[in-house]
Amino acid sequence: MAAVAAQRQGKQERVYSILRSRIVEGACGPGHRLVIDALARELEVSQMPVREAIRRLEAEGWVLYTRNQGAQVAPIDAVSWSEAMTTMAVLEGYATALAAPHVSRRDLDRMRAANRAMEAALRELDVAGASTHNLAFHGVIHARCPNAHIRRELTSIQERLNSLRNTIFSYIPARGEISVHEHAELLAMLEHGAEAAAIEAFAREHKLNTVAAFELRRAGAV
Amino acid sequence: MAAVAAQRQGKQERVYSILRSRIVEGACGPGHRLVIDALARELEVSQMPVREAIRRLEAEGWVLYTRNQGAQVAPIDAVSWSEAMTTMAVLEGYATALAAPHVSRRDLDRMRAANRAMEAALRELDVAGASTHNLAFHGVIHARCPNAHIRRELTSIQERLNSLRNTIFSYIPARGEISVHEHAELLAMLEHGAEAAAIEAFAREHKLNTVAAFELRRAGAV
DNA sequence: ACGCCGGAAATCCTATACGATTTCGCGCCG
DNA sequence: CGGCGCGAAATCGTATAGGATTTCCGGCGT
Repeated sequence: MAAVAAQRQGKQERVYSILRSRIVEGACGPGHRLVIDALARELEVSQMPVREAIRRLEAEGWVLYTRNQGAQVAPIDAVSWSEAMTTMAVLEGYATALAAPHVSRRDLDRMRAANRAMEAALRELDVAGASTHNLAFHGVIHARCPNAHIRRELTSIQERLNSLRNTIFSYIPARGEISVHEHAELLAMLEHGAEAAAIEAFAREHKLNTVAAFELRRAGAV
Repeated sequence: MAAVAAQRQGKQERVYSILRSRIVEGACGPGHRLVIDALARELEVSQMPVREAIRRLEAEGWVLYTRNQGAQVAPIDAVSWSEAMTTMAVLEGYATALAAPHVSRRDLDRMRAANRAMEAALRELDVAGASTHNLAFHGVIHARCPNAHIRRELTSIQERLNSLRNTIFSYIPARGEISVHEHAELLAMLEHGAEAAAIEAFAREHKLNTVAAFELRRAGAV
């Protein structure tokens, strides 16, 4: 839990972290109402820090807010997940192409390690671990993207998606192994200095494939 | 001024609208401090609505906030403009390709009208008008993008860029005419049902060209 | 039995007050 | 004359209180 971190940072920060982690970790499901008074009593602060924390969560899309009615945890349905993931595919594709020239040999090593770790986790059916290593793999590239604005957008979308990543990954188990192979291929492209357009197309497809697999599985499940 | 609109919407909304329009219209330049007490007295409300309005502006990136120090209008330098514009190019390219099949004949008419109006405005050296019609042109496409997440991202970035659009347009005057031609070409592609990839590439380049022109001009001006 | 209405409870919104933190200027010392 | 420390002013952060709005439930009429 990262909820303990905020101490010399004001109550509002503390409340924000707590509520955020609760939402991300799924402690309170979609539609759950966030009542200011109740939270204030529970967290032993006044209503205002809670209020501001909730407004921040609203601005970042974690909760829906209605005037004179309060906030409730934003429902993340399958459609909005696909849409966010698609957006990410487009941006990450471009970001990967931009980052390619700035990826060092050390970076490649880190990515290879992450990919191996992901493969190992998959063999042990450790979905959460695999997901973490997957994030680490792409995180290396993100960090090398020279466009700060895209970096921010990527992390923002990523955080929102994270609240469901374990669910998704276990929903389409076969996708994990394919991802590992695609990662390897991407590594090769980066190492051999492939064309930017090719890198972008591949990185984009890599993520779009996940979306497609998810939607296929979902259509079948209905 | 859209500042009058908020009446039965709570003071906090009203304050938010006022401050936002001030920033967007450049009434208070970058670095300008937003002092809560002063604004509260000026707008005849207590400090709390002002406080929340400022936090909202912070979450949306309009102001920078430092704890125990207050907020100041976020400076929008040339680099961050280019970065945001580049992000927009990537997203809008994809959005245009996605929207293509959903663009009706009436939509095409609207776009043609907007492009003609833009051309006319340019002939009269009406930079602001040309910029507005340019927005209208792309707005038609945005509205037809089936991915709601991308639509939100686009409008969000667009709003941020708008605070400088007049400045930029007058900074690279020759770009306007070229834009009109590119718009016409894009219209042709949409009308003849060009491939998605081609549409995306062209729409992206259309915006990236603007970035390139701006950076070229800037490099020359230094 | 069903729908409408009024009041009470819950919750949110705003105002005011006070404590905490930072910043700036003044005086002091080297 | 310049650097340093201290104190006051400015500003922010949090708490508490009361007014406003919404929601919910029980009673009444049809």
